[in-house]
Amino acid sequence: MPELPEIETVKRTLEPLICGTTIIKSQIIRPEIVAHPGAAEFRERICNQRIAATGRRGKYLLIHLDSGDTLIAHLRMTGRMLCTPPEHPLHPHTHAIFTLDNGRELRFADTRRFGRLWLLGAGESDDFSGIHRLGIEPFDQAFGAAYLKEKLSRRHIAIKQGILDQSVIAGLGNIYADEVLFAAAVAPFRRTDSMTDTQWQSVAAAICPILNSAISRNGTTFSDYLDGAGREGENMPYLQAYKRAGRACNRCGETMVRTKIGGRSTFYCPNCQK
DNA sequence: AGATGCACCTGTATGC
DNA sequence: TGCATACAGGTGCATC
Repeated sequence: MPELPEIETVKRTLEPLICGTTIIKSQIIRPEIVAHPGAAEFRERICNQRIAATGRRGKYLLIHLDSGDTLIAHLRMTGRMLCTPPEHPLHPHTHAIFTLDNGRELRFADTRRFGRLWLLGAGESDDFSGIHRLGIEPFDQAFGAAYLKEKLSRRHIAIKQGILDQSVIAGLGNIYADEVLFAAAVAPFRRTDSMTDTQWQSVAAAICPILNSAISRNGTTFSDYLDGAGREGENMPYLQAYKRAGRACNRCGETMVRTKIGGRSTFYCPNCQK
């Protein structure tokens, strides 16, 4: 599922449902989805903690607790974190349930079981979740064409792989990488060491508008993704590149093409993306 | 060091 | 119908 716009939507939709509540019971149904600390310690330590705020870093969802502990979640491909009334039917791959003192449940479900949870203590250094390796947030003021060029222009990789590299820029995934390169009119296989300054400008300038318009539509759902309240995203019909192979390019009319870059399905216009 | 490919899982779609 | 294969929003690790 979830790239930056989807996690941001989960963060925003969970916020009013869980902030200020206390976790009065926690069940870990599948211990292996807890990456740190051990599942038993995780379950015990999170109990009786009050939820202070929700946050996001790259594609990581953060739930800050009053004690200074942070519940970190990564939903990977098919994960969901949602707050529901307890009578709501259980997703068949529900791996953790946190009962809140407002009568609702915060549930983590993930069909493919790639998703992970971490509980980080106040002041504990995080060398394991992957957050420490993340690059800049796209909405950071320091992000721009100069940053991207500096980080990528000496590497010999396709630009699509460059903007998918979470240690360069945090939050883009397979859908929005294709959308960004379509908007920038840059071919996804263009090598980062052959990009012009104009192309660096176009790519950098496309990123925030693409992410913001997806956020404004609550993200993109094509199969599994739901927000924190269990609603689908509405951005799918607005995609210009992803999944559009065989259809006319919305800019020039040429037939859109699908290929593979770095093992990932990639959609682009062979005429107007250079 | 940097680039590439595969492993981790389950579910769905497609073709024979 | 049954079976084999390919593919899916992500990341980490082994290997060259």
